[in-house]
Amino acid sequence: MTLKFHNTLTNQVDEFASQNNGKVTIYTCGPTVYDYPHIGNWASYIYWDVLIRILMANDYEVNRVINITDVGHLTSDADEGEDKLEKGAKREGKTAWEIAAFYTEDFMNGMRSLGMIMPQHIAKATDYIPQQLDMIRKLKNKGFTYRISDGIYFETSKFTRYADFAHLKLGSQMAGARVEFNPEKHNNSDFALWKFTPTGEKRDMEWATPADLLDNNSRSDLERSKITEESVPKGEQIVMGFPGWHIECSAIIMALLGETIDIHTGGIDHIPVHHTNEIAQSEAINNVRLSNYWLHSNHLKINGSKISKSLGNGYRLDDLAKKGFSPLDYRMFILQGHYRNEGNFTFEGLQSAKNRLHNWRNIAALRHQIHDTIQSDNARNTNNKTISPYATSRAIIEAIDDDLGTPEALRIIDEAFSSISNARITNINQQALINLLDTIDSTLGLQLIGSTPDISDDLKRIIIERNHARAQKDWSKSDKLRDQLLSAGIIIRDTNSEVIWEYKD
RNA sequence: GGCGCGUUGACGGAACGGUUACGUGGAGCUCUGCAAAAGCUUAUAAAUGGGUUCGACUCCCAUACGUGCCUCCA
Repeated sequence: MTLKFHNTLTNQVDEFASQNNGKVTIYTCGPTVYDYPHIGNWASYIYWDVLIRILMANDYEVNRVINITDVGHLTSDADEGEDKLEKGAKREGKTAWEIAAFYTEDFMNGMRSLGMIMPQHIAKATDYIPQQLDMIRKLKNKGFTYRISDGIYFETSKFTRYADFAHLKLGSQMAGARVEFNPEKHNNSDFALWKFTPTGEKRDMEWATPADLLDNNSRSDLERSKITEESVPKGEQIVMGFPGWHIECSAIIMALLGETIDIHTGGIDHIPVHHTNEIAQSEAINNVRLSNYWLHSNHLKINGSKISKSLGNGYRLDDLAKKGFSPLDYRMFILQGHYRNEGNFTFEGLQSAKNRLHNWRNIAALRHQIHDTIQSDNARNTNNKTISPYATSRAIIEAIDDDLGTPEALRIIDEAFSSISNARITNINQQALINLLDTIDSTLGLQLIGSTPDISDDLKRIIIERNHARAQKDWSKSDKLRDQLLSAGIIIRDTNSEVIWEYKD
């Protein structure tokens, strides 16, 4: 059983090996908290949640960071335009801090509703301003930065591997002329590490720029300045500013996980700009690889066209809820596809996933209807051909081990469930079923056990009464009791030998 | 202009050079007190045209259509 992931670094499926035996450090680029996430955003977090779960299933101790971008993400990655947070604040008549707090909370609620495992660290960019400034200082001292009128920039031409990660062709790339050219930048691919607040403006989020970062000469004396306003020499104007988008990830990784991490995840759109820049910043300073494995999820389309916040066509979890679909229905929908394939969202597809999940829940509910004793379980184990829980659990984990093969895992589960549902209930080993459900829940996070409570004693009594009525061929009483159960949300199936209840919804 | 991806049955969606994916939905049959469920059966599946091969949905080339990145966006 080996874990394998497609690694953007090598462009192939690599066997996974962590730096420290049994431990994994992992960083996921998190949301920019200026608006509600759409379902495409959630798709990738669902896949990364499965990644965490399969690492845990392989007995790794996971140390994971998700960052919250609450400052500095401009409306354009080319370092033009407005800060998204400040823009959101204007839109809603709040401060940028209020906007960040509100949407951060919303994000966390979404994580919970989708059944995600919470990361060990949720790191807000604004909590790591000193660390970001410190990185900029290090870059400056190594000669990777320059200052122009609106900020401090990273000089990409000095990082010779810059184009390698994304296989960029920097020369021909800009031929489309869609990009605004900042004439002060040395290279088009150069990006802002620190932006200055424009003169006369007051931002909700801004910090004093340390004086030593402002001069154009590199200083080797790191101790010379502290990140306080006092560091600005008397008589000089304090220049306020804020971090560029990319530096936060490098700084947070360094602060919480170290110079080299095991796995870095994000969407494919991050490859050419954000992750390329992260690598440049971090590796320019540390001279070691930033991450050994880079996993990127493909995008989800909606009805065949791309989702874009700027186009405003993205459904949110709320929109699905209004049409009667739960977050876990959506989770099932996403797990049906592979994270590296482009998905296409339709409500038909979501309905199909919802039905599948519902059927799975009714299999899970069978565990309440089996009354095994330990002895009888042991007796059954010897000739129980209906379910081999150990083999099935193993097969599920192996499927996911292989580059997060969730569609294959679902197929295996369907096979196992279909043999369970074909079996007579007395032939199902209760503990085996529970173990299997547990494997499914722990690897796929579908909460089969949590979402399938036993029915009440009252309902059980009605079922028994109905069984008596049927035995006496009192069909009218039997049917009446069946209707009663139905109105309580319970469907009754009479098989040849037994009576099984299922959830209606 | 540069770089890339996709095209599988009603819908979603996998694997694999030679075997029924699987799920959801439709139709028919069996079973059944009725129903439900289940089982079985079923619908011209691989965009098109070439090539490689004993054999291709699976590899190669071309064409068509769609789509992504090179602004924002997972």
